[in-house]
Amino acid sequence: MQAKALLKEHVLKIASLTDDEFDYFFSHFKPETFKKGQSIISEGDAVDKEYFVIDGCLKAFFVNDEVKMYILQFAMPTWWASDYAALYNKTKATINVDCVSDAEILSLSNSDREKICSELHQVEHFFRWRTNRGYVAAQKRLLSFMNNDTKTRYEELLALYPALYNTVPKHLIAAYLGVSRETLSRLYNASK
Amino acid sequence: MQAKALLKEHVLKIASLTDDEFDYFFSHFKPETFKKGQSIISEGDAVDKEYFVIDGCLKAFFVNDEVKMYILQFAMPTWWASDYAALYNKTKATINVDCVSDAEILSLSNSDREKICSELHQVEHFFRWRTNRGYVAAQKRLLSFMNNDTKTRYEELLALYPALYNTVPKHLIAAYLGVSRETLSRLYNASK
DNA sequence: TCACGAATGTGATCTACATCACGTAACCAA
DNA sequence: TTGGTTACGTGATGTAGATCACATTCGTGA
Repeated sequence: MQAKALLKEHVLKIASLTDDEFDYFFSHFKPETFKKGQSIISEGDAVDKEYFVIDGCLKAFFVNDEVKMYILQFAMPTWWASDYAALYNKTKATINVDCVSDAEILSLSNSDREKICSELHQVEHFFRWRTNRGYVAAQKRLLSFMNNDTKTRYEELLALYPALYNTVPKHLIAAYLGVSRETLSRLYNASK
Repeated sequence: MQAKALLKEHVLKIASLTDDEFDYFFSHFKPETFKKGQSIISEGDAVDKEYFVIDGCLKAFFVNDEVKMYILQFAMPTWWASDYAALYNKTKATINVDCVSDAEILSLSNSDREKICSELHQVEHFFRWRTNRGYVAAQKRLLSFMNNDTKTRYEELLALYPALYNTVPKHLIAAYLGVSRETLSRLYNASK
């Protein structure tokens, strides 16, 4: 699907915008393409954009001690990604974003988002809704972390992102679940 | 401080509202008081309000198997609490909210929030900002869960809620950290 | 098409934390 | 005051998952 059509469908589910208003909204987005493995945000960068995924898959992750990687979120088409802590607080990135596969995305700068949010009430409404969903999802994941064992979380992940199962390397799935790749391997080989 | 003044100070940091607009905004809130231990939202309830804490302390928590309790959030003055998943999706509560201490709060119904958000752009702006903060905090906590050991998370908690240290029972702190009360006890007795 | 690094599987240990069990101290309510 | 519930401390033991070590397979670029 065309980038514009995909974003339009996504936004109009929540916000009532005329065609002209949507066109104006859309004019602030910039299409970008990235290759598999390419980095979009690196730790230490100044962050001034967020990204809407049209095609492909991104991952937002944190790296500890230059060694262990923890994936906060996979971003599939119609999902948004950035280092929001850095974006909103205007601090340097502590989170990395890069491409699990070749990706086609739309970028939106922080200042443009704030501008169109203040210009169009419905756009602000849309972004409130979007962040709400993220908040609820993050809380749910937090609970799952505290409450469920790794196997259950593995099954939840496959339910949430069925497309991931055969698309992304297992060690990334382990990094999302917060377990070692060895444990993950034993887990799904044992459960057969 | 008066409830109205506290809310006003909190909101005006983000939103530009005239006195009349704030008065109108405030007219949708309803003051309520609760006793220590009293329940505000119970699992299975229909949820139609969120709560702004004026005084005291609430906890939002999940109970598994009628046995283990996990605390999602403590809510101190100027913090908000509810079961947001239930509130936004209009489903039954899966999360409980109750009072760690006697509490004075302001309640706001879901429909009133949506109404004033659509009536006053600045109010919508405020709630977008508020949820953003919650989202970023939830992500940060998620990362801390994956990355840090219990001792580090214990120290983070004390930094985040210094007032909690001597106010709330240790087993609630354990429930926030996601460890058993025994482990927590050994932990801070060992580190002396 | 070959080769080399990345991804994956699997065994052997090690460890943080859960769980069970029990004792003591603090806090209300009659 | 007293009796009972709730909070807290601490030992003994069990276990999920980390870590280390190495073998195997896969994928991608020259």
